[in-house]
Amino acid sequence: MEQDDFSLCVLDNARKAARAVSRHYDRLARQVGMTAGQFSVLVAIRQGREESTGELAERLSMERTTLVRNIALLERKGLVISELSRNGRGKHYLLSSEGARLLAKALPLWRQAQKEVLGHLGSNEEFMKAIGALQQLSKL
Amino acid sequence: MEQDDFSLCVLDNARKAARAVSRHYDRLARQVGMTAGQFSVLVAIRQGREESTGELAERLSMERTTLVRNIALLERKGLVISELSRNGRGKHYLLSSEGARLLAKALPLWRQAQKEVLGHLGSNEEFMKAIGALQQLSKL
DNA sequence: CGCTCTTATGTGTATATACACGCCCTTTGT
DNA sequence: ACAAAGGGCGTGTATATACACATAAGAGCG
Repeated sequence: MEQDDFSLCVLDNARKAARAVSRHYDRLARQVGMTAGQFSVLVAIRQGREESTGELAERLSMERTTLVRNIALLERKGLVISELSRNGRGKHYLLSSEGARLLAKALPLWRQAQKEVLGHLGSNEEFMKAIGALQQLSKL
Repeated sequence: MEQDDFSLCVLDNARKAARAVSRHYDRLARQVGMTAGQFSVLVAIRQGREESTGELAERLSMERTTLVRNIALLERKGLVISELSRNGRGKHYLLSSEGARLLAKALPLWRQAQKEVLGHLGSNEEFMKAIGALQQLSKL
């Protein structure tokens, strides 16, 4: 009966995994002048219509104020446009044409990164097991 | 044959999981005035003897320069002491008595956090599956 | 109408992360 | 011995993350 086996520390393992995965995707995202996290936000904005900042943050499981700054950066780069919602409450976001163009350019790199992770994990089954585990942990 | 299913994006899922897990452990670590990441580094320093910064970073799967700043912070807080290695090459680190005391105070909180994650995942089997997946991804 | 309550957004501050770069000291080749 | 090479360390800069707090504006009520 092990006590305090830090190799089983969920924090350590989750952060190590996120660092490794982020470096992996970042290497490719850099080729089109963005970070992997920025790619994620652009994808989320393209998918969702008329979402407030809070709703978008919820969907990304991200702290709202973190998202505010990430999007502010994307606006400064001219990739995202914000609009006040008609009912006066809140803002929502959409891609600029430049943003859409850059996202299209990044998509093949994303597919490559996904494929490389799949190769690393060995099989589709392992891949899905990993995704499932990450999704469970995200709901903590 | 799905193309571009972003719910299967490893980056998104890994980062979401790390954010959720970090928030979980951070809430407890704050009770003793540290962050969860600082706890990890303290544990690593306590375990390893005579490790250079680079070796420690390697073991933590962390960028060396990231670790440099994390440890500098811990030194300013008086929790860690650095020493030049005798052979002139490199430094190594050890806990101050204050650091050891604080780490001891944090350990029960860590055990609680681990137990809560186990509860969330439902079973020991699920827990080990998640750890295994994270460790695989860390080796990317 | 004005007061309060709720909801939504943004800022201050601290920490974490990593790439590019520079510095210093040791080792090695001649 | 000295110059070149390499390893190890820290800094400059940019981004990411989140808690505490501040701000603003619609909604409901007397």
